[in-house]
Amino acid sequence: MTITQLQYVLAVAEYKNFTKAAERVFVTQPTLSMQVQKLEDELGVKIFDRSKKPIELTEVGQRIVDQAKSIVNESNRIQDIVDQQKGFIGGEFRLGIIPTIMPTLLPMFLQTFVKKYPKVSIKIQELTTESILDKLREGHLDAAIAATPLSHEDIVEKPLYYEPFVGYVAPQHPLHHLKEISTLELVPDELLLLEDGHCFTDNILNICNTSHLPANSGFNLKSGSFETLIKLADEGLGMTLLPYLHTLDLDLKRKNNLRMFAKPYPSREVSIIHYKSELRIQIINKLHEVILGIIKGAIAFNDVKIISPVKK
Amino acid sequence: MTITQLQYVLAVAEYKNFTKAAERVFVTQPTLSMQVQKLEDELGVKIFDRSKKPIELTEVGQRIVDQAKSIVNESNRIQDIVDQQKGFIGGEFRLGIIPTIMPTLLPMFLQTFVKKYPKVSIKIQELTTESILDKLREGHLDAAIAATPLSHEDIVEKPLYYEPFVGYVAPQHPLHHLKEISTLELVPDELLLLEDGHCFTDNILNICNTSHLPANSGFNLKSGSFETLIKLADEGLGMTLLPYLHTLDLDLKRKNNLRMFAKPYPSREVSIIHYKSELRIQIINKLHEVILGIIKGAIAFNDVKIISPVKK
DNA sequence: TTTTTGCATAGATAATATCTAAACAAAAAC
DNA sequence: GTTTTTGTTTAGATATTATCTATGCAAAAA
Repeated sequence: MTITQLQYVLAVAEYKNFTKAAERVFVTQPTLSMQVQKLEDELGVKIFDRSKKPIELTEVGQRIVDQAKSIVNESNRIQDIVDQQKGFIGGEFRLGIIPTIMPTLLPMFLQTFVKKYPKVSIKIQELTTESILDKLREGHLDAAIAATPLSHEDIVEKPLYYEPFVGYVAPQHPLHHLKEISTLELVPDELLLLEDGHCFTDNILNICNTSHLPANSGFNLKSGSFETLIKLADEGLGMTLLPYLHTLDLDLKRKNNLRMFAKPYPSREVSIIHYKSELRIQIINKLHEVILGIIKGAIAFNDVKIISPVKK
Repeated sequence: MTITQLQYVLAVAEYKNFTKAAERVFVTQPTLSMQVQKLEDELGVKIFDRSKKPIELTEVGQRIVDQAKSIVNESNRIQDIVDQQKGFIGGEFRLGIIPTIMPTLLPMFLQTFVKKYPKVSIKIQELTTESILDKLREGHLDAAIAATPLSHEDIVEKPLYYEPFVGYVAPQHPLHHLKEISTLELVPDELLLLEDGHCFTDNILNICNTSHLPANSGFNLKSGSFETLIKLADEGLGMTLLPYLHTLDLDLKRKNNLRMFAKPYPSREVSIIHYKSELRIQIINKLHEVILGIIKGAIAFNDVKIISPVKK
């Protein structure tokens, strides 16, 4: 049994297709086929049920794949150990960011980071929280930035900052005349929220002290971008909530529709998260450091009271 | 990087000697030498400092070895998974037992076990608790039977039974006239105990409510066998404590020197223990089952009140 | 010094991972 | 109901590499 064979098995398990898996691991399909067979022969069990289309894992196959993931993961950490010893911070680093954080946070730290660690080739993907979790577990991402807490026991969360929500209330809305809104005044069913999977939704719902999902009333809409939400609010379809950083580039007219919340400000926790295996942990830590530093700067520049960086 | 290379590294790390390590892994010394070098080249670091005699691990080397242990361990579990699937209970199984449990417990279950699982080739070693822990961690033992609790976080303990202690008090001893002894009457410094590493010692000391080791008074002796302790007690050098099962084969004259303790009986917990990785867990569970069954039988045969089997 | 111990190197050999080409099986398309 | 397509296995050739024996070499022990 070799680590290579296990990697081949993982590739097939993932793509459910020998040909595609072979491409992924940069060998020809017969090579991959033979190595998988060899491992199956050695163990004396079939890992894949090739009679099904697409290929399925057998019962043992699934357990072997789970174990193989662990082995391959642990193997990769050897290189990490060496890199750490050498003080080498480099290589490809895959970072996921949820859409509602991407446009505001990324421009703040990206340049600083690539300048400071030029050997790191950072690949950024905009992904929903759900697919971020999948990809972290599958090893397709090294880390991600998302709204937390997610409370997944295999995912480690390292908070970066707390970003308050600001209410966006169009003139025709009953709450428009208020100077400050209390969280208690919010009616979940009448809020315009982002679509599922952006995690922002769950976060708002927590604020409203509802553990249930909002009922499917005519007013409850879910959109993919804040721009849409704002326009819907302008049309009088309800109020919405915006993360503070997003309110900075609104035009003057719309800024008049913003309403702060009464203390304590409802806010979302934004964290850098990674799989518990701590693969590439040096780079993750450096990224954490850089972002924390940037956030501290951003506060001084904007409004000290709004974004609270995490104390170290 | 291959699993084989990691195994070679582990062998060298253990023996601190390429030649001996080569024997252990059944290859010639040059083969092992080259593979270790190859891995070092691939990683770009030296794992071993060959200038020292005997060879030493470098700083990274130590970390790599730790990681390699984890990888090799996880790799071995693949075969376990397959065996479990096939319902195959077999192969070499290495069990350690501490000296004070060996002579009484082993004859009770060994025959039943080998009869029930003929494909398991069980290799039993009498070892001190300390070396059992080392060997479980090093992977040189699959499981062991010892007095617990040991409270090592990487070792899992599965209790088998509770065996009470009986006092052995020679006629010239002040406590000889008592019918029952209270634990409070014991003076740790005047007890005759087994030598260190048999774990029995720690167990008795716990009973006496002393967390400190006994002072080195003239009376404090430590022996390796109960036979010696009994003879020393006969000579009037103090009293000793015997596990219940050991008192069964004493001659009549000596049985008169036995004194039960007042309730609650001081007792030792005897457990089957294994490394947290759960390697060969099927066989461990079967062994656990067999011993539990035997113990239940033994109670009926002897004295129901004395040995309490663990409730399932 | 001489001997011993112990790892590294060199060249030969056996094992094996990978490749290309072809066969084969089962869906999908016509 | 063929034909085409898709996708896997098998076969034979080739390149890689793990291992072996024999030897060299350095440091410690005698």
